[in-house]
Amino acid sequence: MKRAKKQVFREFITAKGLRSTRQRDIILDAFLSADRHISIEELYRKLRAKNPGIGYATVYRTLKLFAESGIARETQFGDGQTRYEHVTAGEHHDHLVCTRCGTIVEFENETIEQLQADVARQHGFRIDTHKLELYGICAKCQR
Amino acid sequence: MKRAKKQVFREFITAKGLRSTRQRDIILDAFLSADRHISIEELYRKLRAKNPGIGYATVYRTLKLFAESGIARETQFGDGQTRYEHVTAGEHHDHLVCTRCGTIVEFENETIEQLQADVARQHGFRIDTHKLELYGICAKCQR
DNA sequence: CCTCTATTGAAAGTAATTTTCACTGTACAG
DNA sequence: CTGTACAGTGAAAATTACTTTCAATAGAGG
Ligand SMILES: [Mn+2]
Ligand SMILES: [Mn+2]
Ligand SMILES: [Zn+2]
Ligand SMILES: [Zn+2]
Repeated sequence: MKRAKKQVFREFITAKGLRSTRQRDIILDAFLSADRHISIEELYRKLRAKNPGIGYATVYRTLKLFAESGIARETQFGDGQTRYEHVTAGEHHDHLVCTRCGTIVEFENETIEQLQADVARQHGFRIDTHKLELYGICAKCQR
Repeated sequence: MKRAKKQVFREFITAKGLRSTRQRDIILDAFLSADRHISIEELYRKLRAKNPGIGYATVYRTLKLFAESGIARETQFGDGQTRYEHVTAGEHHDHLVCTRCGTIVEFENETIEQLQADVARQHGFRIDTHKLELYGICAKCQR
């Protein structure tokens, strides 16, 4: 899975005429072994522990590349920071977000997806993406 | 409807021990007669035409109060600017957003709402709010 | 090796929003 | 009606998250 994503990114790099660099390898490793919804700040701190030399701007730039290559997706959960999550080709999911502890749970619901498509059709829209997030308090925080 | 919202805001102001000011009245009038999904920048420009004295910070502060009082809702449609939309008590809707021309269409779908509640229940979440936005190209822009 | 450029880190720049602060104005007590 | 306390205001500075600039560096192919 990690291997597959590394492969996808490598091919993306090549196809685009970009270069494989030490920094990109390090950031990719850190990203793939990090939480599924990580902020740049968090990833940066994680990286710096082992690799002091790496610049903030490089992390920003590299995560954009991950998104472009299809191995990551940018998300905004309303806390002011962009998060990047792991994406596996052909998969899609939405999110439950705990506004107390920040826990993010992923879910898939084909019926909802279908109804969204219906709504779009009724209004003549051609949908490219959508965002469905349910915000509340998770089971643990309710206790 | 406008009258009702003005009343709601007036009561909110009183209940909170805040003060009714010329600026708040002007901003409220402008907001209520503006587009249903207006950015602060847009509202500010609209205001300034008739009321030069009003400060940027006051518009920001006042719109937050509108949201707190329940007559407005903050929304983020991914264009980098916060928009405030009119809210009528007891009503809820979601959005279709045209990524080409910026058109925003509102819709309600009780079945989707129900399924969302089911998903939350399955995961033990107590949901406070949710966000469902469908992004794509509107009928007009497709032509 | 060499050369052509893509890439990098640090610092400066942006854009949206928030905070600070000295002054002003509202509302209620007297 | 005042007088006052303190909420509210505008302008400017600050903050935050992110992006761009730029001089130096380093992949990749020849
Ligand atoms: Mn996810
Ligand atoms: Mn709306
Ligand atoms: Zn929680
Ligand atoms: Zn359109």
